[in-house]
Amino acid sequence: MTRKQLIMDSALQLFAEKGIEATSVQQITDHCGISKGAFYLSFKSKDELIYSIIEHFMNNIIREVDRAVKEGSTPSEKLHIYFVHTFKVMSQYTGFAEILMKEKVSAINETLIERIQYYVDLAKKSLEKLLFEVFGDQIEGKQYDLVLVVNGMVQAYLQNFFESCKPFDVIKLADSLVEKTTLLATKSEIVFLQDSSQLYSRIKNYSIEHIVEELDYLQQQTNDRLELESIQLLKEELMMEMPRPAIIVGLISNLEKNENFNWITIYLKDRFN
Amino acid sequence: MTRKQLIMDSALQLFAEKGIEATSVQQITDHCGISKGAFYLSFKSKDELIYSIIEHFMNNIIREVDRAVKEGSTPSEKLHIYFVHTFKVMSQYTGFAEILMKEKVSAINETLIERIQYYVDLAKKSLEKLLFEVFGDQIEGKQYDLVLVVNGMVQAYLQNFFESCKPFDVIKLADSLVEKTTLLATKSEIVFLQDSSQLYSRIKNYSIEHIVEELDYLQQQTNDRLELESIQLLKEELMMEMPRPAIIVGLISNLEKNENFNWITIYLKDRFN
DNA sequence: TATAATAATGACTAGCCGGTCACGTGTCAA
DNA sequence: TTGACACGTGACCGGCTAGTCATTATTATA
Repeated sequence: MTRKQLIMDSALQLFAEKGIEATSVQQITDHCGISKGAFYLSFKSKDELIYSIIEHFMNNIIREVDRAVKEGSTPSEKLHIYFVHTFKVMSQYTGFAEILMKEKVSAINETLIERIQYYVDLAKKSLEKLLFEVFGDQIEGKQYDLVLVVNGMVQAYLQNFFESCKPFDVIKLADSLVEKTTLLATKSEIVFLQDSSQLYSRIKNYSIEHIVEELDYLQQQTNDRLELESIQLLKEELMMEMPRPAIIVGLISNLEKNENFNWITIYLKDRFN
Repeated sequence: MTRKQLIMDSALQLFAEKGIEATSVQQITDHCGISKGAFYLSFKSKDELIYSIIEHFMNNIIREVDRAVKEGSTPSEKLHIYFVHTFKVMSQYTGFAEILMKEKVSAINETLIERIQYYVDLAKKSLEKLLFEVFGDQIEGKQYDLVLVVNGMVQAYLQNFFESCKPFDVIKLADSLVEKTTLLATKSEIVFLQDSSQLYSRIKNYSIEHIVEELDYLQQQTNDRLELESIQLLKEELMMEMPRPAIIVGLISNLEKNENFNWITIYLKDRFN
């Protein structure tokens, strides 16, 4: 295990126990038996550590649920898998999930919150797509309401899970959620959220300039030649008047192996696909 | 306005903006133009301030929704009122609601979290009672699931509200939630939460000794003769082998005017009624 | 083995925090 | 006018923090 991973592991554990703000860098370094100086050889600041943890786990969570869902053969099986794996992944990453539940927004740095929010929005997007696969056009117009409500139910059960700390019959919970979702999708008629902008607060706000800036930053994080070239070409393509989706999506696939790039690959894929 | 209220007002504002942990006592006193010393004439510590804010608003929120619901004539009207007033009260106490949403659990003192959790459980109890009024015995067995899910939906809409910061058509939202709740209450069959202890994490844990201790503490907070006597008698009654509910409920009504006593009056009323 | 290069250390800085307390300041009754 | 008293102040304390950097330890190279 690299020192970076070691630190992230220890930090995650302590953050989950006592909260991010309340855990000092000294405590983290004591916990993994290195010096304070060594910490700052791996991370520029405490914020960068938090940022890395968020990136790492958010990426994995979304990825793993997505991958599992893809393996379902029928749409309704996919919905079931979605619920099962959401809970499985969350209980696999207990430490991080606890931070997400407990810490929520608040104290921590504003840009970190934005990043979390952004991932939450991405997850909602995935759910929206899935719900259309399962229920088709009958949910047209009420999809935003549905996403919000289903997400809310999942959140509620997750919170309950982390408070009770007891083993969970995930299959039964998924059965129950599939039934509830189906009821709401097929029988409800009064819609509250009409507009996608009401549901997705952050996802649309990234300008091309912002993305290019982000790519500039990411370019400094890698030494891989293929990746460096891909980022360069991606920037050039994005700044053209009519970026060609095929090229963008193609270049993105060159970056998917490196998890540092994940959020931006997910974002660009969604935007140009 | 008393100095105490002045401080609580300023603090609430700053807490909502920047988070509880991130707001220093100095900033609070600067904001309301008093000295740091004066702060500690009103509150023993920063924690006591936070505690007071939680007590004050939690009490008011539960009370106001309860009062509004009682004025509904039919059960289904009551459900509608419940949703409407939950959102109205929350947007009336924007500052506090934001703290509740953002801060959630974490960083702050453990006993404060417990107290919030406790109020949340009380609110769930109220909702459970209401759902039985509306849907009768057909929800027997699935009431815990229902409470969790309905609560989750409300939470989700609240969060959405505080993120978007746009005006809300509360009536329409309530219509939508009544429909959704009705669907789930009447049509769902697969139940996940079977047991009340799975839903209410904290509410059952208060021993008589704990309550008597709390009353001892509260006794020092008042000078009113009726209140002092009532607390004394309440303590004696509670320590008897078979406390008589009628006497307890009667004594409680003597304490309801003073908001300091609220959480314990709500608790005892629920327990002995 | 000697030297250069790299990795790791922990004492240290500057700054913020909650909380205290000796010291004004203003207001009464004597 | 004097003294007693309560109210209010802000400099100060001890303790904590994130982050730095001169020093030391370790490894690689010649």
